[in-house]
Amino acid sequence: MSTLSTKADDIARVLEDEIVGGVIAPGTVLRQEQLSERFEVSRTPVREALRRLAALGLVSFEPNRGVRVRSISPDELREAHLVRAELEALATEMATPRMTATDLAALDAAEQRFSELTLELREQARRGEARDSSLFVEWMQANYAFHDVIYAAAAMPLIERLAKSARRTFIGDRVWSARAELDDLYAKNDLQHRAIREAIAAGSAAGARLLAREHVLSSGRLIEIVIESLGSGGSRDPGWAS
Amino acid sequence: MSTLSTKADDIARVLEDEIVGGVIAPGTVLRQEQLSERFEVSRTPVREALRRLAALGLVSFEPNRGVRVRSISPDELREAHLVRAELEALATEMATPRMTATDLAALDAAEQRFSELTLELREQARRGEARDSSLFVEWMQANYAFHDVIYAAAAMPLIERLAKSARRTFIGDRVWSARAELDDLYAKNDLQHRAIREAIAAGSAAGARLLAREHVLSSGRLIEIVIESLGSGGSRDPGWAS
DNA sequence: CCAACTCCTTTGGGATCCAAAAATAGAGTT
DNA sequence: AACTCTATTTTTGGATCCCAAAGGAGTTGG
Repeated sequence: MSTLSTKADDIARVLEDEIVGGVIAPGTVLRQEQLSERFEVSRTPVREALRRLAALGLVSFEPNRGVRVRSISPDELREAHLVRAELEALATEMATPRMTATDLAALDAAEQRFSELTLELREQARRGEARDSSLFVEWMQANYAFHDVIYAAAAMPLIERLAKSARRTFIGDRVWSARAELDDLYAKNDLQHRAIREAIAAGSAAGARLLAREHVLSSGRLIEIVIESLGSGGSRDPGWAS
Repeated sequence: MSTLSTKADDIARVLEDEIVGGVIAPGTVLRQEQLSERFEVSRTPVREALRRLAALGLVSFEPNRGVRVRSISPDELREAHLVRAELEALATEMATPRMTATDLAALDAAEQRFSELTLELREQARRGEARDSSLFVEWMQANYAFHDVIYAAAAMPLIERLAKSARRTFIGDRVWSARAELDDLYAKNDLQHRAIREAIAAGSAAGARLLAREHVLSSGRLIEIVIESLGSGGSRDPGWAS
């Protein structure tokens, strides 16, 4: 076959994306036969892929009962943000003295795009429109893109791996209400990105570090609030079992 | 079979321990058939176990060529310590206000044991004896035990998982020279534990945090020096490939 | 309403088998 | 002897078939 990857790896990557991206909702049970049918392979590589996902913590194995997509409890979410705040702070600190002009330009572009999307999102919220989750996803990805530039410059693969694995969309098929009350939070997020960018440009590693930390923490609070306001909106899924 | 675990999981755990503990040297190629023979199972669960190890980063899959135990490059080692320093700092900060009297007693006991082993180690170095790697392993484990108390009190499972997965012994079958030049570094390590313990007892979260950070960083430097002095001592293994 | 006893689905795992890719050995050539 | 090119052996990735046992779900009897 292809010498670059095994089927198990391919399948794992696809499923990983789908889980992280919220295409597969938390709580879903993944049937081996079903997956092997979908990917047109036998159960063998499917199970290997599932093992991988389990090791990454995306899915939980319940012996003799199957695997189910893990959902994140509020506590886990909070902890994940605390961790990411520290890691991001470190990465940003290390990245600052290493940023080339090209890196800075890339950071700028990412910031620009994020800014635009933020504006759009706020606009939408102001108009009272809800449930355009695709815009939110785009916004989220633009956010990731900004941080990815920093990770790349930091040249710390371990941090990059950890931070990226912490990215979960928590969306599923839920409604992403672009509520007006969150307006200033969205705005704040954008401003923080700008501040980080400027601190990096100014060569202040310590400043960038602090800003990055605060940014992740406050964006964590934003997510928490959104989730919370979502929870009261009612969802028929079992919540965060296991 | 047992409803609590699958064979793949059992195998993965055993191998994980052996790799982390240095029983299986970095660079070793793991043959599927050989493993299935050893664990008296077929190749199927073995491969699932290997997938898990790969996802944990302990082993690298090279398609059609097999899996080999990853070895850590100096860069990776450095990064791992930087990361662990931040995580440990956070965990210690969070743990401080949550420490019960029981926790503190446990911390004390662990510190005590660590202190004794440190003394022994220094004694041995002073007498010029080398190559007692088992003592070093014990010392290392006592060190882990100390930190484990803190993790437990912090109640942050994610951090605990990450930090524990960063524990690699780098020993293999190499000689752990208890060199006299390292004497003050060993001593420093012990003193730092004591300082952390006291900061926690005093309820100073910020102080404990700083101390924990410094401790991990300086112990990282210790490891680096040991590794370095080991490298010049000559080792016939391929080094840190991949 | 609850317990026991079916039946069905799905999983964990073994056994065989095969194609393809690596590694290895063996030429044969210069 | 050094170098290529081919043939043979390992070993992996994967398919297929198989089976025991665990968990449910439904059914019946109390």
